[in-house]
Amino acid sequence: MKKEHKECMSALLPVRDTLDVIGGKWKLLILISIWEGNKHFRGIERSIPKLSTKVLSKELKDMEANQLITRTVINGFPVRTEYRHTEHSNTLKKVIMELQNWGINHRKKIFGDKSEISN
Amino acid sequence: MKKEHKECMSALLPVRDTLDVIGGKWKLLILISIWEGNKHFRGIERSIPKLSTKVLSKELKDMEANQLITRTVINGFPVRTEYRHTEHSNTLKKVIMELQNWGINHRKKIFGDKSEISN
DNA sequence: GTAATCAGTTTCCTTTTGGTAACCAGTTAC
DNA sequence: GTAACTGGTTACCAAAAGGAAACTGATTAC
Repeated sequence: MKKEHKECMSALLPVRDTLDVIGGKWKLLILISIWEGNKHFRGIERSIPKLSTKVLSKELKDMEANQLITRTVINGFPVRTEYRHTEHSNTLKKVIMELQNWGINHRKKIFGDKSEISN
Repeated sequence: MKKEHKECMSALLPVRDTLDVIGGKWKLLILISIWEGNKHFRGIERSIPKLSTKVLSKELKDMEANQLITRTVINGFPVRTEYRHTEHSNTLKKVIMELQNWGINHRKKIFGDKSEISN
């Protein structure tokens, strides 16, 4: 029993790392926008309603530091910046699917479980 | 390609649900403490350093609403409350393992990947 | 009466987060 | 020169989250 607990505890740091990367309101939305093909700052900004310039800027930096996206400056008129998703970001898709499946079942459990309401 | 995008978008709500349930600083720590066998408010509080009474109270309510734990009041001296994990909470273990695995690999990628530094 | 314990709640205050909008830099067009 | 577009940064203010400590209420013991 104590062993199980210690295994859980050792899971905590990596789990936190993952949640830092995909948690928050915007990170997944931004990643999806880039996966979808949006490459430029203003384009990404416009594709996500209610997302402000300031927050997008911060999130993109975080995501670049986490190697989920790359940032390339292209000189020309006007200077453009290209954001692209990385191979590493693709490894998130499996995690996202797991989170999605649990979320769907959880919602059923919380809202759709009629067997418990038969009082 | 547009299909892939729409699939991602439909994943968003369930993923958010899941992140709401396990995200944040304390929820997993509290769940682990209860999995470990801590049953009482003060016991859980003492088992997690830096966790305040106020936040624990709020988190326990959230977790009860999400059916991850049950709360039972036991009259006696003094009145005691028992928190226990549910069967439903056990379904999180698989999700946590996935998050852990991705976190471990991610950390390797970010900090331990020497093959890229050979410039 | 006082004291102590459990399980929280409430209050006050600080820190963090987030939004809005102005602003800067570089370049092209007029 | 001005305007317009890009990709952001900075400053200011409001909302939300979080910590510390006091407080409630029930009960038992003295």
